[in-house]
Amino acid sequence: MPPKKSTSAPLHLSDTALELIASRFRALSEPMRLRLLSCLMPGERTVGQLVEASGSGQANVSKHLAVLREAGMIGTRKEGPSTFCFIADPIVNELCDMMCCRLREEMEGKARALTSRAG
Amino acid sequence: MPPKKSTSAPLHLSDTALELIASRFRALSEPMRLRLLSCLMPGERTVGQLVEASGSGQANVSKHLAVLREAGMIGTRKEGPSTFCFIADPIVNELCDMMCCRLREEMEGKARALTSRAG
DNA sequence: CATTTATATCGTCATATAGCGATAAAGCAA
DNA sequence: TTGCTTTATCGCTATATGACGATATAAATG
Repeated sequence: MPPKKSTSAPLHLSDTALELIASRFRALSEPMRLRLLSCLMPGERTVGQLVEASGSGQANVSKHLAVLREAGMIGTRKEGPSTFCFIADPIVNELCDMMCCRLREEMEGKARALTSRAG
Repeated sequence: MPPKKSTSAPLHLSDTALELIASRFRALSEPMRLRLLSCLMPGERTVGQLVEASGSGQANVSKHLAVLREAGMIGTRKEGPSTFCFIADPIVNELCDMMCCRLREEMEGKARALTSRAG
């Protein structure tokens, strides 16, 4: 292994690896990007359709799509004047499903706590 | 590669839900927080131990731990003057493992592409 | 070539936050 | 009480980035 400099951490993950992992999670850390991914889950959509569905501006949607594309989470293909976007990494569905399930569990737990015996 | 059919449910998520999911991913979007979680994976650690292991300042570590605690990913317990931290949500391990595996696959793919015949 | 459509990029502003030093708060020892 | 340890919080600066408007690029159309 190259003389990879580690701060002093007894970790198996290098600084570079942590940066890469963090950047992937960062791509999923904005509601607008999650909304775009949600719109893409049933199948591919054009940028224009995403603009309409998301209710945001075209420039903003384009920039968020660029972030998702750089993170490797979506792919694009051009067809005539339009650009179709599609989820390119199945990890997106898994990650979001996991997070949704976990949140639902927590919400239901809190709801029970509130409805059962609200002090 | 053509777009892949999703097996996910046609989830239409509210703004509140998207915000919640995004905030969870945002907690994982910083290398320092991932490092702290990595330090906690073998077992609980005090804040001081995490400060030493992470190589960052005490104030910074404390703030990052607060973010992780608010996201429900770690828990804390006080023992004397020390605060012990531990991973409170098993989803952390799953998410990080998934992301690591995916990144390793991509890296190896790119490495092969570079070593095979770099024009 | 000019125009329309579809998308990307740029400039700017406002906000969020990472990192740092100083300090406060809480517990323990003498 | 004082002093030490441990952790949390405050104030600050620098940077990153989301949202928006304007503009640029590219393809299709007339």
